[in-house]
Amino acid sequence: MRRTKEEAGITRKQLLEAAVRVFSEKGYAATRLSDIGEEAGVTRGAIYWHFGNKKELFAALFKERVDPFFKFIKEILNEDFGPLDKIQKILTVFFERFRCDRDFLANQHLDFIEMKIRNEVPEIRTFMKEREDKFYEILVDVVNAGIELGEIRKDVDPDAVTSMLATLIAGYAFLLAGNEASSLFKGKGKEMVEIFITGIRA
Amino acid sequence: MRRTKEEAGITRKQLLEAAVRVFSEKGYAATRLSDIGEEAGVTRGAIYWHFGNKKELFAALFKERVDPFFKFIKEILNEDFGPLDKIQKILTVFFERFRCDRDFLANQHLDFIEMKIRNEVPEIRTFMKEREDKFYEILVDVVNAGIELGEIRKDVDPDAVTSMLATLIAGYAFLLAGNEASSLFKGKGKEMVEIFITGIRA
Amino acid sequence: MRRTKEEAGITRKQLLEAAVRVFSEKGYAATRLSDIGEEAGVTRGAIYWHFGNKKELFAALFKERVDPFFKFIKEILNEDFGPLDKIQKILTVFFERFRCDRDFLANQHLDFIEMKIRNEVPEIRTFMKEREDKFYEILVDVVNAGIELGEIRKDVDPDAVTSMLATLIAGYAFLLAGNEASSLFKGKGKEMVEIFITGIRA
Amino acid sequence: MRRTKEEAGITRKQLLEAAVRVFSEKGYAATRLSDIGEEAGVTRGAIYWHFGNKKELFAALFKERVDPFFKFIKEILNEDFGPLDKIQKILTVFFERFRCDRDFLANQHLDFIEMKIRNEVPEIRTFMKEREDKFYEILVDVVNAGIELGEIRKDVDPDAVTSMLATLIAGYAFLLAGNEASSLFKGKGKEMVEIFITGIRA
DNA sequence: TATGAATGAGCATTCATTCAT
DNA sequence: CATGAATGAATGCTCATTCAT
Repeated sequence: MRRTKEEAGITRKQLLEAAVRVFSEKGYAATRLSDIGEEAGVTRGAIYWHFGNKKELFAALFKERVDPFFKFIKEILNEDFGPLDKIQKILTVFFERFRCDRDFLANQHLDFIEMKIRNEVPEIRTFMKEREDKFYEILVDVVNAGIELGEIRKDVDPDAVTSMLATLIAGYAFLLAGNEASSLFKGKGKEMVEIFITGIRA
Repeated sequence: MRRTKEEAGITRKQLLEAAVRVFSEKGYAATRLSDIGEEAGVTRGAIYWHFGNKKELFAALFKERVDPFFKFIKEILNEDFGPLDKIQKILTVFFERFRCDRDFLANQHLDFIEMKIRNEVPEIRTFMKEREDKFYEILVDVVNAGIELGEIRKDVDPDAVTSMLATLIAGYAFLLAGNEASSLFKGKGKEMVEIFITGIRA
Repeated sequence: MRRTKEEAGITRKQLLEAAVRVFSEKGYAATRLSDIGEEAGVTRGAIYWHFGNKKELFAALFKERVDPFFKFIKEILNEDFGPLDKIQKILTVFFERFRCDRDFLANQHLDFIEMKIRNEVPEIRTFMKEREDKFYEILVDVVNAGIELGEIRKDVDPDAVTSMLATLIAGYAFLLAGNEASSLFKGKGKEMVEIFITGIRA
Repeated sequence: MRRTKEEAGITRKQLLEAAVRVFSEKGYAATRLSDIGEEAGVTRGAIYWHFGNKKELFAALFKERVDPFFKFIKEILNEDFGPLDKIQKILTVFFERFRCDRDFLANQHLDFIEMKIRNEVPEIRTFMKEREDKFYEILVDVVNAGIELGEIRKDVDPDAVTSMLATLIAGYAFLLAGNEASSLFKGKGKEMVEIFITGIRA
C-alpha cells in the first residue's frame, strides 16, 4: 500500500498506463477492472479510490492523453513550413508514431473504437468536440492557405482534405492495431502520404 | 413458434439480421443475446438452436455476409473498365453503399471492429484470410496492369495502393458508423476518391 | 420414424436400455434426455411419446427391471436347498451377475443411488416397498428355518442377516460400479460370501 | 459482510459445512450453489471468492475432510489391541459414528456417491488414491499379523478382508444415508460386526 | 491509500418440456 | 410415432461495485 502523496501519484499513473493498454487491446466492454489492476500491480480497489468507477477511469484516460496529443499537432502546425508540408508532416508523424509508439497507437485506437462510450459520457463528448472543432478550423485554414499560395489545387474541397486526414488516420490506427490485419494492408505509411499529397498538390 | 423448415429458415434469417445490427452497434462483448433475440422476435433459446452459441452466431454472420461482399467486388473487377477506373469504381461504390445501405455499413464495421474475435475463432480467421489473399492478388494485378498501360505512375508501389484502399475503406466505414463522428470527417466520399485517383494517376 | 406397433416397441425397448446405462453412469440429475435419445438413436421427442417425462421414464425403468430381478431371487429361494445354502446362493449369484452382466449392475447401482428420486415418485416408492417387504419376510423365514434346523447359530439376529445381505449387495454394486474403486476393494466376491456364511453358520 | 481475516475464515468454514450437507443430500449435479449459499448465510458470490467454482468447492471438501478421517483410523490402528480387535474396532467405530454423527455420514456418503466427480478432478483422484493405498497396506499387515498370531483363520484371503471392510462401510453408509432405506436393512451394526469377526476368526 | 471480503445484477448456457407437422 | 423448432426456467459464473478495516 502506498502511503505518501507521491506514491499515490505513481499508482495513479500506473493505472492509467495499464488502462490504455488493456482497454485498447480488449475494448471497453471486454475489459475487466481486475485486468487493469493486475497490469498495474494493485487491486481493483485502488481504481475506485483514484477514479470512482470504470467509466470515470475511461474518461480520465481521454483528459490526460488527448491534451498532449493536440499539443503535439499544434507544434507541427506552428512550425515554419508551407501548408502542404504541414499536412504531409502531420500524416507522416502520425503514421510514424503509430508504428513506433505502441501506447500512442493504443490510445488512438481506443479513441476511434469507443465512440459509443464517448457518446455516453457527456464529459468526454464535450471535451473531445471542443478540441476537434478547433483542430478542424486550423486545418481548414491551412488548406485554404495552401490553395491561395498555389501549393494545393484550387478545385480541392478543404473538407475533403480534412476528411481524408481523419479517414487515413482512423483507418491506419485501426488496421495497425488489429493483431492480424487484412492482407490488403501492408503498412506503407510513407508511400500513402506521398499518394495523398500528390493527390492534392497543385 | 415456427414449425416448418421454411419457417425455421425465416427465424434463422431474422436472427442473422438482428445480429449484424446489434453486434455492429454495440460491439461483440457488449451485445447481449437477449437483445438479438428480442430484435428477431424470438427467445434466446432459438439462437442456441440455430447457432449453438454466441461465438458461432458471430462466425455464421461472416460466412453468410462476406461471400456476397466479395462477389460484389469481383463483379466490379470483371467489368470492362481500365485499371484506374476499376480502382476508382471500387472505392466509389463502397463509399456510396456505406452511405445508403445501413446493413452493409454495419457489416463492414463489424468486420473491422472485431478483429480480436476473428482471431479467436479459427474458422473465421481462415475463411477471411483466404478471400482477402485472393482479393489482394487480383488488386495488385490491376495496379500492375495500370502501370503497364501507363494509367498509373510507374513509381507507385502497388502495395501502397492496396493499403490505401484498405485504409480508406476501414476509416470511412469506421467514421461513418460512429454515431457522432469526428469534426474533421465530413463524408466527402467522391472528393476523397478523386484525390486518391489523382494521387496515383500517371 | 417407426410406424408399426412392433417398431414402436423396439424404440421403447431401446430407450429403456439406453436409459439404464446412462442413468447409472451419470446419476439421475446429471443425465440429459438427449444423451438417452442419442444412445437409443432417436430424438428426445420419442421419450416424451413413450414415457411422458424424465421422471416417468425413470419410474418405468424400475417397474420393468425390478420384477424380473425379484423373480430371479424367488427362484433361488424356491429351489431345494437348505436355508444356509439359499443365503449363500443368493449372494453368490448376485456378485457373479454383477461382475458379468453390466446392465444388471447398472440397474442395481441405480436402485441404490437414486433413493431420493424414489422417494419423490410415490409410484416407485410403493412399488419397491411392497416387493422389498415381501422379500424381507421370506428371507427372515429362511433364516429362522436355518436356526431351527441347526444350520445357523441360535444367537444370530435374523435382522442382522438381512441387513448384512442388503449391505453387502449395496456396497458391492457400489464399489464395482465406481469407475475406479477404492484400493481396499479387490472384488473377492466368493471369499466374502464364504466369510459371511462362516460368520453365521452354527 | 465479514471484513476481517478471521471472519472470512468463518464464512469459509460455514460454506464447507453447508456444502457437505447439501452435496450429500442431493448429490453433486442436483446441488445448486444457491442452496449452499443460503444454508451458509451468504450469497453465491462468496463461494466464488473462496473456492473459485463448484468443482473446486467440492474438491476442497475432500482435502479438508478426508485427512481427519484417515487420522481417525490410524489412531485406532495404533492402539494397543490385537489384530482382530483392531478390525472389529474399526468397523464398530465407523458404524457407531455413522449413526451419531450426521456430518460424518454425509461426508462418507459423498465420498462413495461421487466417484465420477472424483475421477473428473485429478486433484481429488490423486489425493484419495494415495491415502487409500496407504490404508490398504496397513490393513493387510494387520490381517497378516492376525493370521500369524493365530487370531484369524489361515485360509482367509487378506484382500477378502479389506474388500469386506470396504463393502460393509460403503453399503452401511449408503443404506443409512438413504432417507428411507430398504426393508431388508435394519441397522444392526454391532450384530453385523459380530458376524464378520466370527467369519474370519481362527 | 489500498486491500480483502462480499454483494448482486446480469449474462451465457443448459435442458426439460411443448407442440405443430 | 417421431421430429424439428422453439420456449423458459433454472443455473453456473463474471464482474462492477461497496465498504469495513
